[in-house]
Amino acid sequence: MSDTTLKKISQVLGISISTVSRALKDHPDISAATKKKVLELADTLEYEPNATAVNLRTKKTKLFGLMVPSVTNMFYDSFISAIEEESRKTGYSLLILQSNDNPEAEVENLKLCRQNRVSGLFACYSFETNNLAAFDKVKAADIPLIFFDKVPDQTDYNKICLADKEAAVMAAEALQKKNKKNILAIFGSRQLSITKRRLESFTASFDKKKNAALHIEHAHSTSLAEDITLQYFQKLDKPDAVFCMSDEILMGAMKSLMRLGISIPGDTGVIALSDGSIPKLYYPEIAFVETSGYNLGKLAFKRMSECLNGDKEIHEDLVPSRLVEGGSL
Amino acid sequence: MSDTTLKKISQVLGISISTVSRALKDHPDISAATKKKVLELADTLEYEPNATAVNLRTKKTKLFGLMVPSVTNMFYDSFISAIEEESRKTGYSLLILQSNDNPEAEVENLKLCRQNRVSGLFACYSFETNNLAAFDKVKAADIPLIFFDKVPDQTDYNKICLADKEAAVMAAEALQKKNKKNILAIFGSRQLSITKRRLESFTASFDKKKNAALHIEHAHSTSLAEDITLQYFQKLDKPDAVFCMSDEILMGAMKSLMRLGISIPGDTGVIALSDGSIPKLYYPEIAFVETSGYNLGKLAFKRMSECLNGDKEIHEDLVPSRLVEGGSL
DNA sequence: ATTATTTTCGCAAACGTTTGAAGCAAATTT
DNA sequence: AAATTTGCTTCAAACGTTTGCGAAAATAAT
Repeated sequence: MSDTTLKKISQVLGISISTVSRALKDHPDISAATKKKVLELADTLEYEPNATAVNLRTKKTKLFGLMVPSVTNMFYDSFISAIEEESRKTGYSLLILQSNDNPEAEVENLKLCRQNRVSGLFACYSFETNNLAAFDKVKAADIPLIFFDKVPDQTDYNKICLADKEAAVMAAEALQKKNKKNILAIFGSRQLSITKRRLESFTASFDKKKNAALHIEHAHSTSLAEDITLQYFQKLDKPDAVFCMSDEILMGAMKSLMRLGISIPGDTGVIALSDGSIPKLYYPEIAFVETSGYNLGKLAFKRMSECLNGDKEIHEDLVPSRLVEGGSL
Repeated sequence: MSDTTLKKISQVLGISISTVSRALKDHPDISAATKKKVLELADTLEYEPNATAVNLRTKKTKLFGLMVPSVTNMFYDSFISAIEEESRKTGYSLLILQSNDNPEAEVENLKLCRQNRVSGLFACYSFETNNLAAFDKVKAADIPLIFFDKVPDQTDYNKICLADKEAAVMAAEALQKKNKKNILAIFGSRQLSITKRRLESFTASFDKKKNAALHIEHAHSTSLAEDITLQYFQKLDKPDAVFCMSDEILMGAMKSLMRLGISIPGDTGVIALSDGSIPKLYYPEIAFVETSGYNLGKLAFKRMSECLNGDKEIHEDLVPSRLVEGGSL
């Protein structure tokens, strides 16, 4: 039974509850003899401290909230994975919440976080929401809030982002180094700030003198990326390289390339921004600039720890990228 | 501030705590007038009930534990996603735990579940653990336990599994219908019961008279599946079909097929057991027998609800499969 | 006007911990 | 021998709710 409480132990042993409590946490006040007795009984009775009682008494919970748009997304998975690892190390548990890019679910989730008195919250900024009020409520409740990946523009929030600009530049440079002249570049939804950043620095870093043709397209879904790619490679003047801003886009593009029997890197080169799991599915493996959800998670957690230690400053941190060659360029 | 409590509201309004509590939950004892007052003040003070206090008092938590080997796995993701959706609908939250196939992390996680007094636990049986003692502890604590996907052999646990046998048979029949005669069939780790079930019914359902050659192989990882496939397709007598027991295996097999330029379905057919996300990456899309983590999750949650409603019976439920044609056979 | 009934509310205990302060022996110092 | 210290233990309050029960006030029935 898990209905073993301090009280029960104390009654069996004929000592007070407080003594039991202190004995269990190895308090110096308690004699070795009683400590031993208590520990042993607690063991045989399979005592487990009641977390809710502890939380209530100490006004702290060893609990983090973590809200993602969707859990069925490799990027967020690896983020979650990183947070979970670190959380467990430090004795915290994770409350996972999905917003499904749905504003109502989002405020519902945030309410849950407040009710559960989470010690901190990692959240993604669902772009359908231009309503930060619900987030401000958690801030007002003194819950450290860290936005990751998709973050609001406002400056008064902690943010951990991928080094989008840097990554886009690395991809652009890799393409130029290979002397690509006719590039299909597929980006995500226009309204995402992440798209804007990547798009800007990508285009900007092309050397005008080398006048490569850049075909900029936007796809908000895998299948749209597939269509776009199909279209471009059915033309006579086929691109000699494809740049994909994300895994979702890469998946679509690759499907069309496979369909048309385009050989990589013979007929065309491919490079993507990705965390790597998708690029490694293909042969040759697709070159990618790593945008690691895992590293993002590690950094976010680090920032959270600092916040928990009383750091009230507002930071915006970036996770560095690196180019992973894959034989596709 | 989230430090608004019933007490505070009661003081401001000059009424008792219990009245406030009852007013907030629309108790018939309370007059409409005071209800209105209370509701309004609670609103402006942004009152949120303290979940830990509620839990302590009611001895219930609106919290489920969910332990998976790893969160970076599309199958488990869709499972998690399903559970999360249903949980939120019913006002529950989700504690996510990763075991990483590590027995120590597993017992640690189970302890966390007990300490947090979760109302129920969904768990995967990490095959490295032949130690069910930790699970028995949560059962002893009267926490409904539902194993999913990988489950122990013992009969005294609730289990929700994929209809492995059925699925394997469907795949075998699909292969025979296409008259495949030289089949490479790659299965997962031998020690997994899931492998045993799939392997048995797969082989058994082949019609002996048609004497198709079956090459049974085992791969516990993607890269091993890749190697095996490479090996078989470098022979003169190439298989005319590949069967992959899981997504991990499919990914490896496909990589080698791409590498060798084997055309699908021209040179060889491919079929897999999968939840579908991976097969849809390729062109043509790979035929698969659906083993949906999402449906598994929905069913597991249904079972959990029953348990919570006092159903003490032990069930073993199966999620039905269906064949999804994909142009790869 | 008295009793009975309903409506509305408050008291107080309980859930299982933690923790400052106080109690009380025995041991040590003056 | 009195005073102080030390070592161990207990008391009691508090965290924020929920809830059975009783009480007062308002309404209805006699």
